Amino acid sequence: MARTQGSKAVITGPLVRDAARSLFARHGYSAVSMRQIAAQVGVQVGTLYAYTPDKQALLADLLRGHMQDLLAAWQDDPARPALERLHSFLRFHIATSIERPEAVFLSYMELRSLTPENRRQIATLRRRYEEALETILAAGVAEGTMHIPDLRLATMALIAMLTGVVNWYRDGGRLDQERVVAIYWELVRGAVGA
Amino acid sequence: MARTQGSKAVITGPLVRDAARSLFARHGYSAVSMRQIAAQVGVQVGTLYAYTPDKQALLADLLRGHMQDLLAAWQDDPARPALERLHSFLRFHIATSIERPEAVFLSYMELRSLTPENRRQIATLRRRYEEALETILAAGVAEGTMHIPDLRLATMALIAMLTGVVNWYRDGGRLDQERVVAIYWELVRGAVGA
DNA sequence: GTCTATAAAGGGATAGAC
DNA sequence: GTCTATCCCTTTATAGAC
Repeated sequence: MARTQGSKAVITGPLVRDAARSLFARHGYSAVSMRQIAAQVGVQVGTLYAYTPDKQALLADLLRGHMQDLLAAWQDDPARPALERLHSFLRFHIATSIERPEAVFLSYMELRSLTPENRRQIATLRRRYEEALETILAAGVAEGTMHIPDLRLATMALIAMLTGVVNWYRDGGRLDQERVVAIYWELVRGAVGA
Repeated sequence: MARTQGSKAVITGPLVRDAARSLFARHGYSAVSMRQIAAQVGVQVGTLYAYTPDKQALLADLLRGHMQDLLAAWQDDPARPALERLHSFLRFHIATSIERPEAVFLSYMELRSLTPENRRQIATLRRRYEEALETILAAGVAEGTMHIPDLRLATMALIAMLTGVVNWYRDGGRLDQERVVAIYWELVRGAVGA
C-alpha cells in the first residue's frame, strides 16, 4: 500500500502501542484510560480509534505480538547437550526481561484482563513458550545430566523464578545483565540437579 | 464495646472483606466496582461505606492484614540448622499459598494499586518477610551448608519461584500439598547448593 | 490523519430516611 | 445497619467537521 507523503500513520501507530504498553505495565490495564494514552502520545482521544478498534484489542495485540516475537526469536538445537540448551534459554529469557521489561511484565500480569477468547489464544502461545523449556528439561533427564522430581512443576518453578527478574532489575543497578545471568545460572543448575 | 443484639456488624464486616479479596484477586483492583462488591455481599452500595472509608482503604487493609498475619505466624529458630529452617520456610510459604491463595496473589499483584503512602507501608512489611528468608540463607552460607552466589538475588529468585505456586495450584489437582512441598524442596535444596 | 463534540453507561462517594 | 436516591465525574466509543 502506497504511503501518502507526510502521513504520520507509520509513526503514530507504534507510538500508540508504546504508550499503551508503558502505561498498562505501570498502572495496570483497567486503571489506564484511553485519555491517558492519548495524552502520552500527544493526540486527542478520538485519534486512537484510527489505530485500534478498542482498548481490549490494544492489549491483546501487545500480548500477542510479544509472545510471537519471543517464539520467533527463540532458537533451540535439540542436538546440543541439554545443559547448554538450558543455559541458552536462561540467557534468552533474562535478556528479554531486561531489554523489554514492560512487555514481559504485561504478558504475565494482564492475561486476566483479556476477554475469554483473547485469553485462550494468548495462553496457547504462552504454553508453547513453557514447553520450550520443558522440552529441554526432559532431554536433560533422558541424558542423565539433570535430576528433576517433576517435569511440569520444575518448568513452572523455573519460569516463575526467571520472570521475577522484571520485578527488581533496574538499568544501572548493582548487577549488569551478564552477572545476573551468571548468578541465575548457578541457581538453576543446582535446581535441576546438575 | 457491647454488641447490639441482632447486629450484623460482626458478620457483614468480614463478608465485605471476603468479597473484596475474592473480586480483587480475580479481576484486579481497578476492574472491580464497589457495586460489584456490594452485590457479592448481598447489600446495597451505600452500606459498604459503613465498613470502609473508601475503596483504597479496603485494598490497603487486606494487604496489610495479610502481611501482618504472615509475619506473626512465621516462627523461626536461629539455633536450628539452616537447611531445616529453610525447609520450614518453604513449608510455611507453600501452605499459605494453598490455604489463602487470594490473599497471597493480591499481595504481590496489587502493590501498584496502592497510594504511595500505603505502598510504602506495605512494602516495608513485605521486605521484612523477604528478610526472614535472606537471614536463613545467610546462616546457611556461614555454616557452610549452602553455597549461594548472591544473597539478595537468591532471595528474590526463591521467593518468586515459591510464590508462583498460586498461579497453577488447584485443590483436587494432580498433586497435593505434601507432594508439592517435596518437589519444591528438591529444587530449592539444589538451588542453594546443598 | 486528527480534531471537537457528544452520546450512553458506569464509576466513587454522600445524604437522609427508616 | 441498611436502603434509596442522587450528585458529579470519568469512562469508552462514535459521528462528523476540517
